[in-house]
Amino acid sequence: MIDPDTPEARGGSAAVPFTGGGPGSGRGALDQRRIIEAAVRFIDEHGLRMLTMQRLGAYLGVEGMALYRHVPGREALLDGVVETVVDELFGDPDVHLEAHAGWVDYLQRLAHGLRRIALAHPEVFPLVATRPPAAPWVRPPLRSLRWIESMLEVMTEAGFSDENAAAVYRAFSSFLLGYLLLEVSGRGVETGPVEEPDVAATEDLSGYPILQRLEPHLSVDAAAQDFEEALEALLDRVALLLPRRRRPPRLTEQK
Amino acid sequence: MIDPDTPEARGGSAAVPFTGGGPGSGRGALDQRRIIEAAVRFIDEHGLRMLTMQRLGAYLGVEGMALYRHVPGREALLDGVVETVVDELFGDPDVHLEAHAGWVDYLQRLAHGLRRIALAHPEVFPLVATRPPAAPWVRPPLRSLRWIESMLEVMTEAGFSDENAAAVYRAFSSFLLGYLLLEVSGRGVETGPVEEPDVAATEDLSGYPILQRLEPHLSVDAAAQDFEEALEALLDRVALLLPRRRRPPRLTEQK
DNA sequence: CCCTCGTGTTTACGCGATAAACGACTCGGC
DNA sequence: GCCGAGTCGTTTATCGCGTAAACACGAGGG
Repeated sequence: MIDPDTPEARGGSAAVPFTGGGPGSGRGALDQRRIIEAAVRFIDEHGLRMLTMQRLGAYLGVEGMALYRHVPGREALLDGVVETVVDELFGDPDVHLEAHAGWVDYLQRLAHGLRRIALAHPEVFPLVATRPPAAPWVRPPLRSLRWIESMLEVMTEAGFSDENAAAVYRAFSSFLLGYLLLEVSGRGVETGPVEEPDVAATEDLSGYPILQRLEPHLSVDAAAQDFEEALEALLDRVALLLPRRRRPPRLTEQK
Repeated sequence: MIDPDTPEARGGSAAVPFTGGGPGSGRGALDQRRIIEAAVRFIDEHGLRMLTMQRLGAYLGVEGMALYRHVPGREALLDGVVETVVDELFGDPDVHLEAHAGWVDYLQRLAHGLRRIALAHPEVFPLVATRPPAAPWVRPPLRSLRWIESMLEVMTEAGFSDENAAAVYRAFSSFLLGYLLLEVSGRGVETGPVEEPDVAATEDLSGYPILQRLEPHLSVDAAAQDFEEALEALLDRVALLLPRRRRPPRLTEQK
């Protein structure tokens, strides 16, 4: 009984012809792109909780360990997933963040585009919203420096001061990410675990001049202040639902 | 070799005198309350990711499996954690949701109270905000029926129609949970995994008459609509940061 | 004194991530 | 043509997790 075991199903492409309902049958070598895209589809279909290395392997017609040849580990894989999904927005013709008509239009497109992503990949979105961003000092963490830069550019060109542009960024991304995170998590989705801030990630900021310039404004922690303002705005908005007679006085001045 | 093993360190209270930095040394029988409170402290100190049954056991000076005598499982334990933390708000003298001066004051206290919880237990808060609520059809999911009932009561008494009260509930809890979830997750906290909706959980609604009455209004999925409104409100608010001259026209009518 | 119950402990299993060793195909140079 | 070095997928193994099941000890009632 020296080696009677499975003389077949070893090495090379001897493995299963196909394994799941997935795209496993379409063989062709693995590579990082392929794996990440499969992961996105897998998460969309089965949810983040079901994503394990072995299951993803099977989904690709391969043993789980094979994936480690192409991605450093599960966390890195998820980073790739986030990036892939985020990049969808840039390819979206409906958004085309360049060809906009004014900042209001721009922000609306951005918001709707992001919401479309959230609804298209609800199981992935929590990762997008909560994973530590490339530049950890930007708070809240829109995950793409390109987005941030683009948005800041539009806002400053529209006449917002640096400080106000940063404030708008904070208010807007807080609202957007918070709202969508909650909307998605209300649809039976679970928000996934996250790795640690990964300190050494102070990425290369060349190529993002505005972001660099606004760093001092962006890295302030104005959470308390922003919270108060957003809350007051909300309360004022709520008050409009009452008949004029019973309405309390506004909390925010109109200048 | 029938039973020569460890004649000591068995059964009863033979176990470690103390095991972690935790309250392990304070012996006294386990019970559900004790375990849950320890879990809250443990999560506050070490983060949700570090909470495992064995570690929590060690923290209490006991083997992990001992916990299963008092708690049906990990998920149930987390439910208990959420409930405990949520209940802190009701004991909070600063909030005292009963003795308020008008609905604006009420909502402000509620918001600040909830934010205080979020900041006091940042590692726990994601559970509070994303765990399936007791009444799964209420969307978004404030985790405490008492809160919801209390809020709806205040709003309807203040003169809001049923429909508007529900709309306020949605807007308010969306804002609050979304904002805080994001704020907390930006502070290096990870949002935890969640179990499935757990279908059979259609809880007993007697005792929550208003909630019952507003069920039709609360269970509508107005996410898209609410999103648009909140977005427009935000954009209007942003516009106020510009000098009057460059300001675009308002998106929302002022009635 | 023994039986039984309550409570904590041990053992055991399945599954997850992942390190390490393995085996088979694939070339570039000779 | 052959060979030695990648390259890539597979196996095996380790460790930690949640939890079921069997176990052991102390207390209390016959």
